[in-house]
Amino acid sequence: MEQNEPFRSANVSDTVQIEEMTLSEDPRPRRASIGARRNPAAEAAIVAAARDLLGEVGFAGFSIDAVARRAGAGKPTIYRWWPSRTDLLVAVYERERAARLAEPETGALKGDLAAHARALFSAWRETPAGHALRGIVAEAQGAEPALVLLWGHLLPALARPIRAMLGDAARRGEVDPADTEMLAELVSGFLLRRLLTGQIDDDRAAIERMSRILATGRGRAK
Amino acid sequence: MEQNEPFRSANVSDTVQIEEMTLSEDPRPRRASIGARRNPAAEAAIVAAARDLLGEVGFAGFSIDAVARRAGAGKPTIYRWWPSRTDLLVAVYERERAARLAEPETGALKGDLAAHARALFSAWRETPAGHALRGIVAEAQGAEPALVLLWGHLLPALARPIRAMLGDAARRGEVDPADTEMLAELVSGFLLRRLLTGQIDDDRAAIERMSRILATGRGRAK
Amino acid sequence: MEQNEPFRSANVSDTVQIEEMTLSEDPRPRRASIGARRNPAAEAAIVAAARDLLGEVGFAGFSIDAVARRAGAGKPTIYRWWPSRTDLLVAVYERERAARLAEPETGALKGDLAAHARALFSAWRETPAGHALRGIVAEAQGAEPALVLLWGHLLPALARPIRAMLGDAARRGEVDPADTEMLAELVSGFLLRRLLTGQIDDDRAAIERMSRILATGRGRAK
Amino acid sequence: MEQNEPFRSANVSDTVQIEEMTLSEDPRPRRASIGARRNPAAEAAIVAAARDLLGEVGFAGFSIDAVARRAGAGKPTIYRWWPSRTDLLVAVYERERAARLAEPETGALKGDLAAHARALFSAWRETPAGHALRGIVAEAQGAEPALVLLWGHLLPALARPIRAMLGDAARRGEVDPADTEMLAELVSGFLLRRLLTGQIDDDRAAIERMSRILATGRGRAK
DNA sequence: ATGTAAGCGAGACGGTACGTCTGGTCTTATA
DNA sequence: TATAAGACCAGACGTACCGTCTCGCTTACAT
Repeated sequence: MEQNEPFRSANVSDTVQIEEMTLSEDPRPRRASIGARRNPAAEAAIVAAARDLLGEVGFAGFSIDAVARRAGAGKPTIYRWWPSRTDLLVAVYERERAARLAEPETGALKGDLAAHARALFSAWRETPAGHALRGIVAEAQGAEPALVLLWGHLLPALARPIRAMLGDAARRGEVDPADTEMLAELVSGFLLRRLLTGQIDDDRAAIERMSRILATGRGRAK
Repeated sequence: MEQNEPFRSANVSDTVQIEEMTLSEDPRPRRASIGARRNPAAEAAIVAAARDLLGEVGFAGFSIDAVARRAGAGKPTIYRWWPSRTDLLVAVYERERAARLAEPETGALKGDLAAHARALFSAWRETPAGHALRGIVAEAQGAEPALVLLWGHLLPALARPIRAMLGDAARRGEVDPADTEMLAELVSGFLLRRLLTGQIDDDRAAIERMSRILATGRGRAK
Repeated sequence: MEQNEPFRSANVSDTVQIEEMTLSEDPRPRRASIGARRNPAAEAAIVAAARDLLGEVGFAGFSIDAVARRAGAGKPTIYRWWPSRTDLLVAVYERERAARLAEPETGALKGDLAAHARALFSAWRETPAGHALRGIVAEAQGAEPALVLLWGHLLPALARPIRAMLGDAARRGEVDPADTEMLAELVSGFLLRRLLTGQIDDDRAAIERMSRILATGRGRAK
Repeated sequence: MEQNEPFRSANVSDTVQIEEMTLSEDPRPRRASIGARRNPAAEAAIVAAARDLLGEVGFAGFSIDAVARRAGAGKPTIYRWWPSRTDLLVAVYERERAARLAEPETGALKGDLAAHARALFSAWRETPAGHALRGIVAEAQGAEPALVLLWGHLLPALARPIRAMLGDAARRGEVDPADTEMLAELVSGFLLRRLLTGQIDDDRAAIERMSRILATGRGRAK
C-alpha cells in the first residue's frame, strides 16, 4: 500500500492504522496450491461456502464475491473451475441431490408420484438444493447458457425418476405409453411451479390430488 | 428466447403519442412537470422504454438506468412510481396483456384449453409480455416482495381464465368440481414451465396432448 | 395519484394505503397566498426555517429541499425571492447581524479592535450567522455570483466598522491614513481565517496580540 | 477565478507517461490491474484527471464521476484510495505544491514576505493548486473531517515557510519572538482571504504594503 | 536435481447498476 | 398574481458485484 507514493499525504480517515497493527498473527491458514493440479480442499471449501451461503441468505445475497470471502478463496480460483455463477449453483445442487431418495416402488403409479413429490419437497425445504435450483431458474431468464443448462440438463434430470415411474406404470398397463412424456412434463411443471412460488410445504392434500388426477385419470363428474 | 420477431409495435391508441409528437421538432424535449400531479407523458414514455428494452435485449440488460436513459427520464421519477424493478416489469406485463384474447368458447374443455394455451404462447412470443413475466419470476427467486406479488397476484390472474373454463366444464358435467383447482394449477404449471425454458413455439402436438390428458382424462392403456 | 392509469396494478409496496387514510385532517394550516403581493408570513417562515436548520446541522445538510420541507413552503416560492441558495444564506446572515454590537468607542484603536473581534466571535458562536457566512464562503468557491456577492458586498460590510475605527484612529494620529485599507484587510483576514477553521472560541490572548500588533505597531525586538 | 491561462501542463517527469504510451495504439487501453497492489498508472491517471478538471472548470464541476470518466477509471478505484472528494483535492494540491518555490533569503523580513506571497499567488494562478485549496476550504465548511485536515495539516503546512522566515527575522532581532506566531497567522490570513475571494493577481502594491506593515511595524503617523 | 508449469490466495482494475439526494424549473389549483 | 404542492430532468453520491488481470507463492512433474 505504500509503494511509489511520494506525495500520498495524511488521509482524512487514517486513524485506522493502529488497529491494523494488532493483526499480526493470521487466523486463516492460507490454503496454498498443491502443485499443478486442482486442490480438492479448495474445491470443497468453495462449494461448502456456496452451500452455506445459500442456506443462510438464499439466492439473494449469493454472489461470487461473498463465496470467495467466505471460502477464503481467490475469485479466479472460482472462475477457473466454475466459469459462471450458474455453474457454481449447479455444483451445489448436484452435491445436495446426491443424498438421494430411494425410489419408492409402491407398485402403483399414484403412490409412487405422491411419495416422490413429498420426498422432493422435503429435500428442497431442508437443504439448500431448493435455493440452488431457484437461483438457476432465475439466471436462466437472463442468460442463454443457463437456459440451455436448465432445460437440456437439469430439468431432464429432474424428470428422469418420474419418467421411470411412468415407464413402469406403462409396462403394468396403468398408462398409455404415448402419454408418459407429457405426464412427466405435467408432474415436473407442478413441482417447479410450487418451488418457484415457495409453496413446498408438506401439502399432502394437494400432492394426493395431483397424483390421483395424473395417475388414475379423472373420469367424468358423476 | 429465440423469437427474434421484434414484437408488435406501438398501438394506435397508445398514450405515447403525445411524447412522440413533441419529439418531432426537438430531439430532447425535456418533458417538464405538468404541475403537482403525475405526468402521463412521462409514465407512458417510461413504460414504453421498458417495453422496448425488454423486446430488444430481454430481461438481461433490463436495468432502471437503461430505461431512464432511453425514456429521457430521471431515475427518481421512475422510482417514485415504480419503487422496484419488479413493479416496472409488472406494469409492462399488464399493459401488454390488455390486448387480450377473446375467450374461445368452443363448447368443450379440451378445445378451450388448447386454444387458450396457443393464444398465450403466441402473445408471449410476439410481445415483451413473455420477457416481462420471465423477469418477474427471476426477481421473485431473490426478493420476497416480488414473490408475494407473483403468487398472490400474477399467477392467480394467469390462472383465472383457465379456472373459468374449468368452471364451465364442471357445470356441463365434463369435470368433477373438486378437481378444478388442481387442474388449473396443472395447466398453469405447464404454461409456466414452457415459458421459463423458452419453449413457447407453436408446438400443437404437445398442446393437444396436454389438453386431452387434462380435459378428458387419460383412460387406462388399451 | 390515480388519474389516467387504467393498468396500474397492485404495487409491491402497496401496504401503505391503510395508514395514508388516517391522514384525513391536515395538521399544517397551509399558509395560502394573500393576493398579488409577497406574503410576509411565508418569507418569515422560510428565513426562520433556514436559520434553524443552519443552527441545528450547520451548512452540511442545508438544502433548499430541507428548508422548504421545514417551512412548509414550496420550492418555487423560495426561488422566487432568493434565486439561489447563497441568497438565502445571505438573508439569514443579515437578519442575524441586525442584532448588532454597539460600537465600542474606547478611544483607543487597540481596545476597539479587540472589543470588536470578541463581539463578532461571540455572535458567530451564538447565532447561526457564523454558519451562514461559512456557507456563503463555501459556495463562493464554486459559483461566480456567490463570489461577487462575497467580496463585493459581504466582506466590505464586514470590514466597514473596522475601517471606521481605523479612520477614527487616523484622525487621532494613531495610524497613517495610507495604511488603513490594508490594516482593515489584515483584520478581516484574521477574523475570516478563524471563522473558516472553526476557531472562534473566546481566545483573549490571541485577540489581544492581534490588536496590539496591528494597532500600535510592533517595534523591534528589545 | 479569472485566470484562464490553462496552467502548466504535465511535467516531463510525470508518472502519467506510462499510460500515455499505451494510448498510442489503443484509444482506450483499459488499464488493468497489475496484481494485488496499487497500480501507479491508475493513481497517476486519476490525479492527473482531477488536476486537469480543476484547471478547466474549477471546483464547480469537480465531481468524482467526472474524474472517473476523464481518467478512464472506475469510481470504486477512486474511492478505494481517496475515500472522499477532499482527499483527492488534497492529493492534487500536494502534487502541485511539489514544484516548490526556492526560499527567497533576501536577508530582510519584508522582502522575504513579499517574495513569498508573490510566488504563492503566482503558483495559485498558474496551477490548479489554488482551485484545489479553495475546494478544500469549501468542503471544510460542511464536513468535519475536511475541517480537521484543513487546520491540522494544510494550513500549518502553508504557514511553515512563513514561520521559518519569521524565526530567522527574530534571530536577526527584527522581530520579537513572542510575536512570530501571530504574525504568521496574520500573513496566512492575508493569503487565504485573497485566495478565497479570487484576488490573487500580482498586486505588487498591496503585497508591498502588507509586508511593510507586518515586517517593519508601522510607526505612528507622522 | 532442477526447471517449468499450473494451481493458489489476494486484491486491484474498469465497468455497470443500484437506490437516494439535491438542484433548479415547471405547472396546476387555490386564494 | 402569489402561494403550497409536488412532479419533472439531470446528474452526483457512495456501494456492491461483475469478470479479468497480475502478482508472489507453493508444489508436482518432466526433464
